[in-house]
Amino acid sequence: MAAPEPAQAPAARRSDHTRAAILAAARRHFAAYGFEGTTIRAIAADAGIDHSMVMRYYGSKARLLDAALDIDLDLPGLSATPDDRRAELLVRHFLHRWEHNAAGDGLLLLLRSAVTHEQAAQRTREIFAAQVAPALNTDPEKAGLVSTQLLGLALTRYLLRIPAVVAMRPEEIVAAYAPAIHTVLQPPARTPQGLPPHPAPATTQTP
Amino acid sequence: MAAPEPAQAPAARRSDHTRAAILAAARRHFAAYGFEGTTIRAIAADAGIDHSMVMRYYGSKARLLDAALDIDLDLPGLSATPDDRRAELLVRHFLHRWEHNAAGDGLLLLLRSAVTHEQAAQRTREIFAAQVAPALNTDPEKAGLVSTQLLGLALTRYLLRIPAVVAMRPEEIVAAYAPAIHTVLQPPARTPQGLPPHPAPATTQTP
DNA sequence: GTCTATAATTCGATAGAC
DNA sequence: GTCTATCGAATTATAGAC
Repeated sequence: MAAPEPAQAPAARRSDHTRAAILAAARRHFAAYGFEGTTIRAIAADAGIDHSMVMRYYGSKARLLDAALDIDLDLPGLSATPDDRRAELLVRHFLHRWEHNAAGDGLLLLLRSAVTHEQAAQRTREIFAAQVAPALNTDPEKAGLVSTQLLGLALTRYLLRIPAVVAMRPEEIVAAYAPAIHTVLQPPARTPQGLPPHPAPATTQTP
Repeated sequence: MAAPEPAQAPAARRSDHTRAAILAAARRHFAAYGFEGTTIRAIAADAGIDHSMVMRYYGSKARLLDAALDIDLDLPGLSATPDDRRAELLVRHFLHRWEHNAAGDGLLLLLRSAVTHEQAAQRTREIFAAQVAPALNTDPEKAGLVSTQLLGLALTRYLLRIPAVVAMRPEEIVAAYAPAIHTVLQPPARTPQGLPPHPAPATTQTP
């Protein structure tokens, strides 16, 4: 985090290729198999080096995951976007990332690891708090529900591969799904039938 | 699947307790740690028996998972529900299940395992095709997107535990999220601003 | 029916030669 | 900087005693 030595900027010459190859292979394997399902040896074989090199460069499997989870969602600025186009822009942005990256995208890697690994889940929370919520510029609850819908889409289309969702073309998803995200972003209490802003006292009836 | 011997119906006397205890412990562990993160020995210890018994009763870890994945979503009948209350009923139904079961619910177990285990993913697809799609009584695409929204909610609230989603009370989620599901269930081509039913030719511009 | 003992792998991690 | 060799622990699964 502190300022690096100035004279070291152009020094990146040796073995950075190996380091990058390890990280790229690690991202592929973590994204495909999750943390527990990935082995250091498989990553090393994929990178074309010995598995002891992975330990030498990254210290441990957990630290390698930590390096692989350095994800930038690269969200587009939405402040200049009219309210009724934000949802559409969001869905198109993520679909574009995922379709052109398949299993390699950072968010899918994050998701696959986060479901069973607490360290990755913590990173997911940090990333959404630091990137999604501010970009949406709305209250936390709406940002959370929008994230819910976007992560749900990644889940069913790329991880679970539910056939009906996989079969849809990107523009079909935008047309059918963006309005739902738009609905969450709308101000609440639109109560057409008179639903109370304060929910009914405590009628948690059992179905 | 074939009819069992008739005289065997009341015969369930011995060691069925052990068998059930193993299955219950297996569900807890698979739900909490996924397939790869769960060990036969931990399940056996939880059930208070030796790990060799698990093998004796279920043959292998994969077959034990298969038994644990026998999930009934127990969806309510929606055919008698007016269109504009279906989304609300769905969200309330699943929240009720999850809130009263925490990590023990079958759908959360299914989800946690399916993300990294292909056998569980296949079961997830089967369960949604057999239970959710028919219950919604709509076209496959809408059923798929509603499943996306419901699974997304389970994901962010119970598995990833995104703070803003965790903090919401069930009735707040119903009020804020059901309208979004209702939007997906609406007939399309409502095009208020004249969005073409056929998407623009091929303008997949890069953000 | 239940448990002990063990086989056969595989993993993450370390030490050291070149 | 890279690889060989190996350790110690943990895993699934099997065989057999009681």
